[in-house]
Amino acid sequence: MNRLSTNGPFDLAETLNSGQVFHWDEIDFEGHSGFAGCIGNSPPVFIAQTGPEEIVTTAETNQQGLFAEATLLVREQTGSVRQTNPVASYLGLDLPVERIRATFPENDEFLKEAIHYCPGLRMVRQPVWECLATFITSSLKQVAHIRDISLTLRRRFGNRYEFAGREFFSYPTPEAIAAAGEAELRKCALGYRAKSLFLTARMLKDGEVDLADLARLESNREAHDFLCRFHGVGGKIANCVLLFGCGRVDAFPIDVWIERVLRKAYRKRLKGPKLQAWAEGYFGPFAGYAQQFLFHYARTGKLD
DNA sequence: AGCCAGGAAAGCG
DNA sequence: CGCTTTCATGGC
Repeated sequence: MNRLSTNGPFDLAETLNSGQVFHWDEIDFEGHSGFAGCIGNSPPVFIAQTGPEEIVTTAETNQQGLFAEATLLVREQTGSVRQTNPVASYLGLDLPVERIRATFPENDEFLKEAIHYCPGLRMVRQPVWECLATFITSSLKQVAHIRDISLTLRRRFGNRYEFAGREFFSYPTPEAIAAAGEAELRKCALGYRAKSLFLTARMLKDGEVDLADLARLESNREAHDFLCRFHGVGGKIANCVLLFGCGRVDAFPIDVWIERVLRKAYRKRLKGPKLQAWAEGYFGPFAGYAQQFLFHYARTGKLD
């Protein structure tokens, strides 16, 4: 088992259960209580928290052929592959937590409260495709149901693995989703989202669009517009993908919870693009990180 | 039973 | 353009 420092306060369980990812299973493994799941198409890994700033994982650092997706992601974002553990990259352990918090607006007592509620919350960095696909299936759904949909799609169209006496499934590739067809996807309780997921998968399978191009786009605006070309992707989901999949921590998704927070705690009556613009300006270069504290606090803590 | 859920596309005026 | 309706499904 590989021992990793988390580089600041970290809470594994809250991070994996804060609505950024929807497929990690709590299991016991080699005397540790932790989480197991797939990252991209690689075999499942196990992660457990062993201290306030320490985790252990079965994932090995920078091993050739392991976690091609995670390695590619790091290369795209940093221009080089550092000696990094794919799990550390996935969990955003390289983000400078203290420096990020220093950029948040001063005298914002509500945000301070939200951070104090769960200081170990991090932004994950998922493989872009599974992030995009999962959030396409998330529209107008509750977190628990998004989880169900993810599992159903994985079971039916993903790769099956065995680990610790259980079975795990990778997220199906665009090819697998496209091959399944819209009708089969509908049987996974997707409803009207089946069409969007199918069309998006087909565009990628046909090479009409390449998600690897996303990392090369300089501005958030360009990347945002790039994602909005997919059926079923509007402003909110595009921002989720930028934030949870592309490591663009300035992206600020506004969902019903965040809108509620901005209305109640910040007394903002603005709507749509105006509210979006205000939030991005107010919370600053790491607005997305602030958003995650607010979202988690509002959803699991006490709002109003 | 009725309402709401991490919205977006299509259809209006 | 900006506003309204429609789209499936499950949980409470």
